[in-house]
Amino acid sequence: MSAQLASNAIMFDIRTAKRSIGIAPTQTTVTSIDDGVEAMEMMGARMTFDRDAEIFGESEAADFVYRVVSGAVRTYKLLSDGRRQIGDFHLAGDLFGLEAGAEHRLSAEAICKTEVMVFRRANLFSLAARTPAVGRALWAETARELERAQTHLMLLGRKSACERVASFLSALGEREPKASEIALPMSRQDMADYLGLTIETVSRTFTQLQSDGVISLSGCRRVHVKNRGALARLSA
Amino acid sequence: MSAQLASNAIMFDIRTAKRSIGIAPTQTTVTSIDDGVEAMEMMGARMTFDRDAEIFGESEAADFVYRVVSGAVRTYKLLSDGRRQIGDFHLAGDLFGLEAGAEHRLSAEAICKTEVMVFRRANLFSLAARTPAVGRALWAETARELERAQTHLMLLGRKSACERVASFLSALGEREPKASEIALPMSRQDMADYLGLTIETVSRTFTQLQSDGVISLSGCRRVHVKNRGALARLSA
DNA sequence: CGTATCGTTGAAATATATCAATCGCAGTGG
DNA sequence: CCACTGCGATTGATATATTTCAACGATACG
Repeated sequence: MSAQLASNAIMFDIRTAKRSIGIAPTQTTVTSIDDGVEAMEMMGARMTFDRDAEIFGESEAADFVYRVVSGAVRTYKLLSDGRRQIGDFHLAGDLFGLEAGAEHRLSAEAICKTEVMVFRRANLFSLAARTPAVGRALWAETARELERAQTHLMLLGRKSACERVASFLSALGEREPKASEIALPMSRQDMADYLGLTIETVSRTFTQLQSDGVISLSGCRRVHVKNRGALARLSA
Repeated sequence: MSAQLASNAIMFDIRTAKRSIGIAPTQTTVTSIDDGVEAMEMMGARMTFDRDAEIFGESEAADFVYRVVSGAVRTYKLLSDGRRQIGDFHLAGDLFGLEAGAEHRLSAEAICKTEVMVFRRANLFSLAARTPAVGRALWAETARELERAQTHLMLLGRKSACERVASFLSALGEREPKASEIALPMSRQDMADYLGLTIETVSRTFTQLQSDGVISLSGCRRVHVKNRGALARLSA
């Protein structure tokens, strides 16, 4: 694994630790020394992965849960002949690799140099067993993933190439509602494998959206959304 | 809602009630009178829905969880112009309509005359708050749904029409590993909207699989799998 | 037994894929 | 600093899988 284990995190406040795995800190309070110990165990180690480095593989033991600190991650499945379907992209702040079962059901790779925090699943589980709020937060996270997958199903099953690209850009744009400039950490191939298209079709669609005045490209990894409304309408 | 509320269930054993919502009965035991009361509340009312009757709609309050007793259910999303993507089919024994959040994110309809058991979500939640095993079972159920969705994404994004139909039949066939006869409760349109195809393509693929000797059709709702291996191979 | 709905088949249209060539930028070494 | 190199992106021409449009057939239902 082409990753380097960085120094352990230095935070000590349990609320910070819990926020760092996506659990609202107001929902739990420090009530005992055990919780303090738990907090230390919960705090993730930081790791960095190079571009295209594997973070975990499909059907590997899911002993860790990850949170993107910086960079971007793709999760995907492969068919035996190499066809790839990307399930989701995970950007800064996103959790990934959380499984209810013992094994990962998708593989995960860093899209670019990526820093993540790593949490022991066993610690989350034991914490959840004692703190109902934590258990519910884990469930809610899986439910969020499911919701995204269901939206993705609609995109793949029933939308045209143009609608897929527009939906994708719209969704990315909504992560920064103020900014109209979208940075694309992923390649055209990654987008194609996420959208169920080929690179050529993705590329052609970008240039068409550009000539229609909906977006403008400044280098292939930087999109300026000139007409957010049009993009939303094209998303169907 | 074209459904009739049947007489309340008559079971009283809490283990039966818990098994009926998909929680391994061995993991919990009756320890108090409260549990007994809980069991009564848990036990679902039986309801029947006519063909094409709506069970719940997208973004409706998710106050109930359902289990198919007999018949079949489709869950789906619609685009504003009427395009439909079916998320999943639920057959006898399957749970559906379970949400971590307050609202349903898909609509559900009976495919044929269908009997379901209905459970109050609030009861499940309060039980889960006290019984970690129940909470984990709910999470596991959502995780199962997510896993199915991820497989479905692969199908829609990267498989050919023939591979989609073969995958679909294979998966249905695996529900009855012994029997080689598959009953299709759903129409060609339902299959098309599940597989991201048109009815014509589904129909043509069926006839092609038949002329290739992989399946044989006895009436359009009954498929005899003549060559399970070939079907699996065609599923990619 | 008639009628409506669903499924099948055919022919033509089209969106997207495939194959192939060129472009352009980022990194590298002279 | 500039040319060289290589990979990713774009563009073009062509192929093709699937859709669309249309007619016909079968099946279930009243």
